[in-house]
Amino acid sequence: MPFRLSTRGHYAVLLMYELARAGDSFCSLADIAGVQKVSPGYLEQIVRPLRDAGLVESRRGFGGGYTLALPPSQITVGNIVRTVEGPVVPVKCAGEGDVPDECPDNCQARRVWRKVGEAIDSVLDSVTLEDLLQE
Amino acid sequence: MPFRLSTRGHYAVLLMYELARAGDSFCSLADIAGVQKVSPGYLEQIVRPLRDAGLVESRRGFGGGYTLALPPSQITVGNIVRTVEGPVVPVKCAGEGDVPDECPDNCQARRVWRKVGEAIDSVLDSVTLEDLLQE
DNA sequence: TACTAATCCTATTATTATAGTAGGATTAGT
DNA sequence: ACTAATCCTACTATAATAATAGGATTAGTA
Repeated sequence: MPFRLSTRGHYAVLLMYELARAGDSFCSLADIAGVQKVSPGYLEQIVRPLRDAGLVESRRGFGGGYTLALPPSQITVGNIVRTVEGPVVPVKCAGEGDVPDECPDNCQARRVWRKVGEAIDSVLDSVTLEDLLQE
Repeated sequence: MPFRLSTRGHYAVLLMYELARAGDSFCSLADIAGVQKVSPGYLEQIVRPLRDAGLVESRRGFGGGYTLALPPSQITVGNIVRTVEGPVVPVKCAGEGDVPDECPDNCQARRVWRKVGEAIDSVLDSVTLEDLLQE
């Protein structure tokens, strides 16, 4: 199936949604894993880039966990997905910089792939965590 | 990298573009593989669903090959991609029918994934082979 | 001070999907 | 007969995905 989002991006959004629900209080990955039925160890790998990007803050030790570093209205689904998965580029030759060798020279569809990427980003960036909370 | 199109869909569009360029004459996979530097054996697997779906016609034997079964203006990139790769469904729980077990229950983002799928289809369906020829 | 609950960090592994390859059977022009 | 093509099935190598395992560090609490 084309244009699939892996579980990494999927779970990252679930995780951030739970943090948004928790508000200012710190929330442990074990809690989130319990609610969403996902492996805590896997969530650890997913939350790291979000922390490094400054989207969440962490607190170690007893009573620790994670909380949003910004208000839910200032974090979009696009921010989350791109942070854990990288930029949305449907095919390599549609990305920035030189066209890789694997991509045939006369790829007339390159403009189409670029438009697809932009359309995806546009949808992802139009939805904030606050929007998700209000549903 | 999220929302990637595999080479199958990518090559299918290249292949159909070459058939469109060839017009009414039959074109062999070896020819196309030569132009696009892709394995002919792999193209065979890709062209089969296109033939089964009635998008191309084949002729066997000496001088045989493939040709478009419809005018280029009536074949969109979306037709091609969905035929070889299946429907555009970014995450499983955003598809038709019941939500699979793997998808957590409170996946508030499901509507977002659906909108992403629709946006992708919209772009893909807005471009025909004739559009590609005219670039 | 011990205990516990949490983040941190690295490495390993099982499963699946992708991207082919290989080999032969059939068909049809020359 | 020869050749060039589609047809068809099966196999395989590689890479990405989706985790798991095991321990080190940190910070509250009894």
